[in-house]
Amino acid sequence: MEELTKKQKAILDYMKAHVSEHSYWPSIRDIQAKFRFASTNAVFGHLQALERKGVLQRIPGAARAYKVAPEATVDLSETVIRYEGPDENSLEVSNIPLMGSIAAGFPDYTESSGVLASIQAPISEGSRRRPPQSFALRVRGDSMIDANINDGDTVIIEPGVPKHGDIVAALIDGETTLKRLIKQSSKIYLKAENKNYPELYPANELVIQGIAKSVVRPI
Amino acid sequence: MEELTKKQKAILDYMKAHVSEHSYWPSIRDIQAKFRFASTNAVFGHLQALERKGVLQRIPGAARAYKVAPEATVDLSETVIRYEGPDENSLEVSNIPLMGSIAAGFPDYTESSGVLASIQAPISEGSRRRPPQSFALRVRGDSMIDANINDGDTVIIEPGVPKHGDIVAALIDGETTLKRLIKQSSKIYLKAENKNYPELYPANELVIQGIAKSVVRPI
DNA sequence: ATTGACAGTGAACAAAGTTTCATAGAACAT
DNA sequence: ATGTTCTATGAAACTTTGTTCACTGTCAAT
Repeated sequence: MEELTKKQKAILDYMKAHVSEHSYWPSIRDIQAKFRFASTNAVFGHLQALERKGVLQRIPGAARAYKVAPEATVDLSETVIRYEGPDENSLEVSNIPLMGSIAAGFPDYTESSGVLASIQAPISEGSRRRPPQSFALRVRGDSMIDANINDGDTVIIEPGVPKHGDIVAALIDGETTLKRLIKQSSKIYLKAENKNYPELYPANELVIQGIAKSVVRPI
Repeated sequence: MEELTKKQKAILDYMKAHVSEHSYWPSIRDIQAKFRFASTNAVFGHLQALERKGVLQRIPGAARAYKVAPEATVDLSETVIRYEGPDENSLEVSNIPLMGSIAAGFPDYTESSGVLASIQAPISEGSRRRPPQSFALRVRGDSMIDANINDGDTVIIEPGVPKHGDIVAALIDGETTLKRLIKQSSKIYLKAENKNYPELYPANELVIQGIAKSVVRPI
């Protein structure tokens, strides 16, 4: 995953802040004014870049309509293995949005079965401590069946810094995939839990969307 | 606060649901399509009414830009369970409360920690259809392991009339147990899904709390 | 030197979206 | 009977907004 440039990150941050403050997205011209661009096309280019890098989705033709990837860019070289787990005694199944299908790359709610629906929470940083913004992803495919996560299941993802051995939702080539995170001699790998797919995916730069905390399986 | 008419409330609910699902507001034409209006002006009038009644704020001229009054605010960090009933236009929301723990084990596996929390009241009492009052129960014991429901899992229960083969939460001797419901020649049995346990519990009088719809398993 | 990615200007277009105008039936209270 | 409010149609005007095209400059790597 490519890194965001400073300006791209600034624009993305501004957009998120705008949503947080106003409850609706800024227009391209709003962004233009904010950053003192002389042309809307400057913004346009940045938005294209943000979309290409997988952190923003635009809805073509629609005004003030965006989705942001529920990601937290994690620098895995930092060894901050601190995790505040969810309160084990109070599992709240209610506060979990279904973000979409996990191989689909982007939140898309068309297939929501009506069991859990959906919120994409605009990420508002800068606020003080807040609970981790969990979300749910529907699993497609069989790459994790040895971890007892099957096609059609829904996994609950929590943002956070993953440890070795955690099952994580990671953005690979713009697609969200579910893999086990392997740290081996200062290298990072992603591993499918299916003996038919034995390979490790080397991963230098990763966008971790979060750590899989639980599986929801329809009966 | 003036009362909202049914249609006004439906439109407001739809807008909130749209934000929840897509992370951006619907356009007037989106609403028009949803409610099958022949004119955008129908929507326009409703939006004016919503604004006059103080539950919605429009940003004049701006596309897909609204704010909702605090009473009508959708907490974007909170998720809703959506029930899609026959009335498409009135969306109901409710949360799933965690009711307590359930005994999936043998009858002598009793350690009643069965303090059940109170169920949440239905949200919109004025409507005809009410959403099923789902709730969650933590599983204790191993009587359902052959159905892949294990100790520590959480099951989502929905009230309703169970069919043959459904896994139900039933009250037996004052304790909630999880069993598969078997209807055999006009008789009713409850069956543990563990081959080490006796197969059938005859049940003449049953209190069914609901049908297990999904399992949540921590990773 | 040249290529290619990145960042930007400036102008213009077309679609999307909001708003206004004219009109009308139904329900309801005066 | 009569006016008012609510709801709705249908068409049109108008603004906002996303998108495209042509062009310029910078910086780093080939």
